Parts: sequence; C-alpha cells; structure tokens
Amino acid sequence: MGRAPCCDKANVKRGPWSPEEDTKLKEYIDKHGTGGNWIALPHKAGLKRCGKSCRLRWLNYLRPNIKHGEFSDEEDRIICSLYANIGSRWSIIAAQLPGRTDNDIKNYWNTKLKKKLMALLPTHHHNQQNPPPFFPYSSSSSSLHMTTDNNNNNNHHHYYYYNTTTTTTTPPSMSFTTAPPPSTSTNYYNYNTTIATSAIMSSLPFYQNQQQEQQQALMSPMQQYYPMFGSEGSCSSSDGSCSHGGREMKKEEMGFHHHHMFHHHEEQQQQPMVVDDDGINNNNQWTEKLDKWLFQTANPLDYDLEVIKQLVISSSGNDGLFSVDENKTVQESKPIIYNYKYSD
DNA sequence: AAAGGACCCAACCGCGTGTAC
DNA sequence: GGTACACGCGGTTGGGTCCTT
Repeated sequence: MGRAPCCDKANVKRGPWSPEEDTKLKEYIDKHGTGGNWIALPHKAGLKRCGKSCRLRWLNYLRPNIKHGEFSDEEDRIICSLYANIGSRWSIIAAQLPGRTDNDIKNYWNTKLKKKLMALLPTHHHNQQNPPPFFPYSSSSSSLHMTTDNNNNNNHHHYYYYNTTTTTTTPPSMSFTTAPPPSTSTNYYNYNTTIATSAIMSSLPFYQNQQQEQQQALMSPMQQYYPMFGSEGSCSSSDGSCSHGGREMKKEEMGFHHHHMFHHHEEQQQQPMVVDDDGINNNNQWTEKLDKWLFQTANPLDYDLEVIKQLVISSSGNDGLFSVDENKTVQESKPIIYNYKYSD
C-alpha cells in the first residue's frame, strides 16, 4: 500500500503560479509567517494549492534575498569543490551560497556547469596504456576494489574497477573494464556516471592558477584517494539524453540507480571524515565543517590516513566495496590496475 | 519562415527522516 | 516501540523559449 497523498490532488491547482497567487502567498506569510505548518497554510491563505507547492514557491522564488541570474566564478568554484567532495547534496551546497536555492544550483549544475566541466575534460589520454584517472564513462555497475601489493615493502594498495556491465556506450578505447565482479553479492557498489569532477576541476580556469597543493586542499582525502567520489545520476534534459564529454548518452544506457547505493557508500566511507556521529542530518554542522574543509584545510594529509585505512579494513567482507572474495576468480578476472596508491 | 531539436528552469513526485502522540 | 503525519531533499518532468537547419 502506497503512501497517502499529502493533499487532495483533484482539488488543488497545479502548474505555474500566477502573480495573484504569488501575492496571496507572500502577503499571508509576511503577515502570519508559515506557522510551521505548510499543509494548513494554503487553506488559510485562500490558495487552492498543495502545501508542498506553497513551500517550494516560497523557498525558491518568493522569500526575500533570493538571488537570480548568472553565477559568478567564485560560486562556480564553490559548487565544484563541494560537489566533488559531497556529491549532489544541493541543500548543503546552497547553504554556502547566500541567496541561491538548492533547486537553482541543481538546475545550474545539470544544465550548465556540468557541461562546462565536461567540455574541458581532455580526451587524449583515454586509452588502455594510459587510462583516465578514473571512470568518466562508467556505466551502471562498475565497482572499485583494493588489493595490497605484498611484494612491496611500502605496502602500496592497488585499486581497480570491475565493470559488470558491458554496453555499447563504452567507447572502444575504454574497454579496459572486462571483468565480472569478484563477488556474486548484489551488494557491490555502483558508481554510475561518476563524473570526473576532480580531474576536470584541474582543467578549470579558476583552478589553473592554483598550485597543486591548493587544488588538493580543496579535496578531501577520500576524494583524492577514491576519486570516484561524488554522484552524478541526474539528467534533467527533457528528451532523456545526457551529455558526457561531448558525447550523448541515453538515460537507459547509463544506469540510473545510483541513489541509494551511493548514499550507503557515503555513510560508510565519507561520514567519518567530516561528520560527527550525530551530524549527518545537521546542516549547520555540515556547513561549519565544509567551511573549514573548503577554506581552512591547509593540507589534505592533515586528515588521518589511518581513518581511511580503518574504513577499508572494517568494510572488508561486509559490503564488497573494498573486499576481494578470496574464493572467487580474481586472478582470472585480470582487472585493470589503476594508479590509486597510497603508502601507510 | 517554419519545423524540429536542444536548452532551461519552475514545479512536481516520491522517499527518508524527524517528531508527536 | 509503533504509527501517522509533516517536512525537506534530490531526482525527474513538462512546457516554454531559443537555436539550428
């Protein structure tokens, strides 16, 4: 049984708001506030609208100090940095940009900024000998795994992708992902269309003048070492197509089920880096931490790599993300080894 | 000039979470 | 502890506008 509708859809107006409706809503809220109850508000204000619709209209358009128009380079930079670190948490990103709404930023990202970044993605290195830093065209089921190089006294870890979906969308030059996942578990992670945000960012005009250290300072350790961070499952084009690196892909080709799996990933991998035990749903705490992260972190290595290590260890065997099932045919899989290494 | 495609963005939808009872 | 309800969030849609052919 489904959830009860929030309002009687037969008796509410939908679609674009008229100036009269805007005036009614604005005047009511100016006079009475929201009263903490959006569901009751439209009736009190004399509007034939769903409470959610009123809330959205107020938050995204009518409330004071909403900023419309072009995004500045600085705003671009903040959006990119935050997106690379926390993914599509638009409300948190919006909290860093006064006057901007999450909807605004989401639309801006999906329609403009993303394309701006993709246009800057260099393509010459996309070959088997010199693969991209990570999987810019990843299809629905690529998963990252880790092994430890036992022959190396420095204890280097290798990270490699398994891609369980071979589709025609993967360009021939990208056909280095051929192996099945090492585990038959359905609980491996999807990193569909995880955009090469961090890689692309280094190509951005507003990054080009920065030193490497400064660029890295804007990225979390997780982003640096697990650069698939960030999610990119949205595609707002009405015709169902998305642009990736100048190449068009259809939604159904790309696999659009990252949402819940990615959140699982975040909670397992990212939360301990930046969020207190009780902070995951506290935007203020997020904001404070992100602020520090973005603007005050001098060196990413200030973050305790031991934490990452512990995360890797603790997740082994539980979720398939960094685990390699010893019983499976890893050697037969011939995974492609990427240069994601760190020493401990 | 017209048609079709691409783009843009306001609005909608469904789900997760918090909270009151 | 369970349930119902409201809120907030992020993904998606629909239609108006712009652009290209």
